[in-house]
Amino acid sequence: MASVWKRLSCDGDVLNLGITLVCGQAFRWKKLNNEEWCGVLSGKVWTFKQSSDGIYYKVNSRLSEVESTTQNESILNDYFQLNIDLHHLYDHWSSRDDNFKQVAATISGFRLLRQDPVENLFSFICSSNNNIERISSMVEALCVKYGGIITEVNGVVYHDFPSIATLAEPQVEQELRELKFGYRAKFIHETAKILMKKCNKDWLISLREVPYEEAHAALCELPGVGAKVADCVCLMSLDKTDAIPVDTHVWQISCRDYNIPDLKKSKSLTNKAYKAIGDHFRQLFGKYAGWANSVLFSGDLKKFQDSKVNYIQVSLI
DNA sequence: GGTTGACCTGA
DNA sequence: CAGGTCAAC
Repeated sequence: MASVWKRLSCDGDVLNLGITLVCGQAFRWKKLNNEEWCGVLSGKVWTFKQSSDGIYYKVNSRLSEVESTTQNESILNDYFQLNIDLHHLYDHWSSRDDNFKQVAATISGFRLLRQDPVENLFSFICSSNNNIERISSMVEALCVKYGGIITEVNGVVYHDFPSIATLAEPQVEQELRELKFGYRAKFIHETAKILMKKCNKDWLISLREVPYEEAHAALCELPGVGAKVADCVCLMSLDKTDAIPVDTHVWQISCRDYNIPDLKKSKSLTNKAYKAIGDHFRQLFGKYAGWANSVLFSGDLKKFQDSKVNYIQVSLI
């Protein structure tokens, strides 16, 4: 479909695309140039551009599909969770924590995306003991191998994320081994098979309606899903805004910068330490603690160091 | 219960 | 080692 730029009015400090799309919560957004990002959402190909007067977007869909601006804006409002008042939350978190206040000054407009639980879950099964660059290429490989074609934009073919049913097919584990997924090949295949038994993706979606602890425990039953991955899924696609994923990085910074009882005693990230960190930040930041924590730690992500340096350099000139 | 090492791969 | 998970002490 031919597409034109449409404007979604919101300021940069309400939604900062550069930080939000590239911080490691979702792995399929590609930066086209300094201002534009492109990727797949809700079965369509979207191109975004950040401007001083809002976000501009273009949509490319399957040939048969008819575009509705109302519907597209609804998709974006849901995905970017624009109904959530970020200013109010930043103010609240800043009032609770001086360290947050400092970090927040360099990271405005960061939002959690409301992702599709299927893509979110399988992407983070890939994340264990892995780096963001390879996670991204593995997710891309899953889509190209098993996802349906959406359309072609500027010579690039875009695919949907594969269905659970496709990932549950018998040959998948071996094929993923051949695609260099390593031990994650088995986790993906086994988890897909279990989800098929649990009424496909409806079971995952239904976890949006249950309390955090229950959703977290249910996810941890899946192969390849431990406390950290389960918290990522809870936070990023199941509406658990106070879920705190604790990776090695969060653990180290927590030990260094925050005085959390019992934490300094353990030499490694034990279950006890894991829970102590989550509980500490939940008590500190409240209902949206998962969001606050993401702001706090995405700023230190290696991927961001470059853009931060650039920012400083630009301001010096 | 907490600790330890293996597990795939690639930079 | 990299944004972990699992199983065996």
